[in-house]
Amino acid sequence: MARNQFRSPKGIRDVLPEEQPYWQHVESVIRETVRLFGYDRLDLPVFEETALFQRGVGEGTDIVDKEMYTFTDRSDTSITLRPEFTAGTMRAYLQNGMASLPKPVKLWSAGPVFRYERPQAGRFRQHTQFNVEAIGDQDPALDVEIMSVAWHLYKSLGFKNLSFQVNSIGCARCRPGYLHTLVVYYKDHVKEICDDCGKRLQKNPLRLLDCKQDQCQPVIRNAPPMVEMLCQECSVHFHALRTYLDELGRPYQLNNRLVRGLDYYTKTVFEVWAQDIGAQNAVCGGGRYDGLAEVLGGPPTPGVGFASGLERIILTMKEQNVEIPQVPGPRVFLAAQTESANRVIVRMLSDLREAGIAGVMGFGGRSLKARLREANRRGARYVLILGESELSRKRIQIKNMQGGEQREIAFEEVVSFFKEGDGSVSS
RNA sequence: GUGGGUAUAGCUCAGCCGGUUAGAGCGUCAGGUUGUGGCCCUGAAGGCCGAGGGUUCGAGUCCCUCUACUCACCCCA
Repeated sequence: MARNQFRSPKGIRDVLPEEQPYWQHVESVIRETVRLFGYDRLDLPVFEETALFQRGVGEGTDIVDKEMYTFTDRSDTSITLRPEFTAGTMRAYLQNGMASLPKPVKLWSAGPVFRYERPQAGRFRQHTQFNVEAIGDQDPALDVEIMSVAWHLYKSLGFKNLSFQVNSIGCARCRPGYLHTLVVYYKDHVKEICDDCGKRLQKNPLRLLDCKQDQCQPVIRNAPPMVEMLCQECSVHFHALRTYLDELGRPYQLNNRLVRGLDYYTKTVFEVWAQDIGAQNAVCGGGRYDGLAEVLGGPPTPGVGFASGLERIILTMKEQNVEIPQVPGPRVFLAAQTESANRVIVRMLSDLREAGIAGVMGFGGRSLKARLREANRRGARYVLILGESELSRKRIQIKNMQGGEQREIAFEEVVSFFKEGDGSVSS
C-alpha cells in the first residue's frame, strides 16, 4: 500500500459502481412514491447560514452543539453544511412565499447531509437523506399521510419486519408541565440512575426516557407517560391520529419512550425501525413541528415531515436480501482484429450510438479470445467480430452471447439489426 | 469526546513455540496450435507484512509509541 496516498476523509465513503444498482432502485421507488402521494420536489442548497440551524434545530441539541460542519467564508459569514433538511425546507417555504400556495404545501428533497460524528455501522459523516415535508395544516390526517409515505416506500422496497413507533410529545402548552412532573419523579430515583441520566436530568429531561442502560430501565418503566398529560388540543390530535392508523390497519407501537433529539418537534413523533443495521435501528424518523416557522421569523405555520437515511435503507435491503433489478450491460460489444478493421468498427459504433443503441468496443489490440472474455465480463448481449476476411467482403460476424449462435451480416445491416429488435442470430 | 477490536497482494484471508527466497482463493493479464466468451487446466504480474522505535545472532511473528480502519457508547438517518 502506498504510503502517502490520499484517502477520503473519515466517515466519508465512495459509492462504487457495484453499489449503484441499489441506489438506482431506491431512487426509482422514491420517485414513484412521491408521485403517488402528490409531493413536489424541492432542491435546497447544501449549506446555509449557520444561524438557521442553530435556531431551527435548536441550541442544546447534539447536532448543533457538537456535530455541525461550520466554517466562515471569505466575507466572514458563518456557513454550515446542512445537518438535516427540515430547517432549510421551512426557510425556503417562507423565503419564496409558498404560504400563498394551497395548503398543505407538500415537498420532498433528497441529497447529502453532514454530521461530524464518530462513524460506525450505519452511521457516516456524510449520508444521504430522503426528506418529505407537508407544511401549512394541522390535520392529524396529514400526519398519517406523512407516515404513509414512509410506509409505502418501505413496502415497495419489500421490507419485512418493520415496526412503526409512535408517540406524542405535546406542545409548548403542555410539555413544560410534563417535564416538571418527570423531573420531580426522577428526583426520587437519582441514586438508581446512570451518570449520563444524572446529567440529562439537569440538561434535557425528555432524554431520560430513551436511556439504554440496564439500571435505568425500571425507573423509565414506572415514569409517568407524556400521553397522559397532554393538553386538550394535543390529546385530541393524538387520539385522531391513532384512529386513522387503526382505520388503515397500520400496525404501530405506542412508544412513550420515543422523544427524538431535535427541538422543533411538537405533538406527533415517530420512527420506523428495521432490524440489524449494526446497533442502529431507525431507518426513518420524523414528526410534527408546529413551532418551527415562528422560530425562523415567519408567521405561525404548522408542519409535519420525516427523513429517511438511504445508506440505512440499503443496508437493510442487503440484510433482508431484497431483490433489485440488475442494470443491463451494453447491447453490443465490437471486436476488431486488425488496425484496418478497427477503423470500420469505430465508425460503426458511432452509428450505433447515434441510433440509440448502447455499445462498447475493445481497445488496445488484444486477441480475439481476450475480446470475447471482456465482452462476457461486461455483460454484452451481442458481439460484432470483424477480421480480415469479413472486411474484404464488407460483412461482419454477429454473435449472440447467450446461446453462442453466430452469423454474418453486411455492414449496412448492422444498425437495422439492432433497431428492429432482436432478430434471431441463429441462421 | 470515551471504550474494545483489527492492520500481510486490487479484494477476502492463512502464516504453528521468532529461523533462510512471505502463501492461498478471488480478481487482472497471458497461454492451452490455425480468428471465438462462460467451465476447466497452466503460467505471469502484483507485498519496504500500516508507520516509527526497541529486544534479539535473527522480527510478518515479541514489547512500546503513533496513525488508520472498524465496532460500540453519547446521539442520530
